[in-house]
Amino acid sequence: MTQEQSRLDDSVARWETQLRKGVLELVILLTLREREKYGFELISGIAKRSSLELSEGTIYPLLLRLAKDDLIESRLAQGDGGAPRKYYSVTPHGRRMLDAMTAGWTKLVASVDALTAPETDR
Amino acid sequence: MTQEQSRLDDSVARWETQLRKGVLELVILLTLREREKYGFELISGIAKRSSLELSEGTIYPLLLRLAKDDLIESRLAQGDGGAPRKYYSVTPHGRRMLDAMTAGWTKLVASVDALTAPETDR
DNA sequence: ACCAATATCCTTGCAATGCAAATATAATGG
DNA sequence: CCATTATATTTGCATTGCAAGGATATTGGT
Repeated sequence: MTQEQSRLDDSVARWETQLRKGVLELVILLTLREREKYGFELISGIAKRSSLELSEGTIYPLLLRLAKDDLIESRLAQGDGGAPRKYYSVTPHGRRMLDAMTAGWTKLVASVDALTAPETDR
Repeated sequence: MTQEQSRLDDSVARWETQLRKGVLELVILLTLREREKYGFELISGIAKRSSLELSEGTIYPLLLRLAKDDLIESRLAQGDGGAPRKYYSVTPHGRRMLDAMTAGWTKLVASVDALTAPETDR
């Protein structure tokens, strides 16, 4: 039983990894929307405000990609102890993208909701 | 402007493709939950009940994978004209997985909701 | 008998993402 | 000077969605 259970847990974990694809970009833009933040601040802030746990290996490639696509931009600044921080903020283009992504997300949530409800007769 | 707009649209389309990853497995299991259905019926039924448009190239590999993982099973039956239909239904293991996936989905939606709300002071 | 149309299903290959693991850089304190 | 802490980067793999093309079975027209 324990083994079956752990196999199920592994499957769910793999699936949840897939489920996050795309969502994380939206999450980053949402989180940067109000004010600039640096990488570690993003990780801890998102963990505190939601049940999402991002790791560095996840967030830094993501931030680089968002910057390359001109959705966010960065500036370097000294922190207190440790390597200099890189503060990221949303560009105007990023805000337009954020609006489109929010719409797409809302539509997807509505679709799953509709399919969760009992099927109507035919 | 038109060119900028179409570039944005392309980006959004690519992103929405990523956003669907994982969700489609949940959608299939949800749709098969009440009664067995065959591939084409799934595509048209999902399109009718939601705003999701799946294509054959999307759904068949997915169905094969779900069957290989023992989340669904299939039986062959004749339809009226055309190739024989393959009816898919959810296995007991698939129902357990569906429960876990529904929980994971709900948690994700709640997380995005929480990050959409204005940031509270610190 | 043949061919076209229709309904259904399958396969291959590519582009994109999340993430573990390892590495790099800078400041501080002992 | 070394260890620790805080922060950022890179590499490579597993997995997915999907376009494109093809395969299979039945029916109807000629």
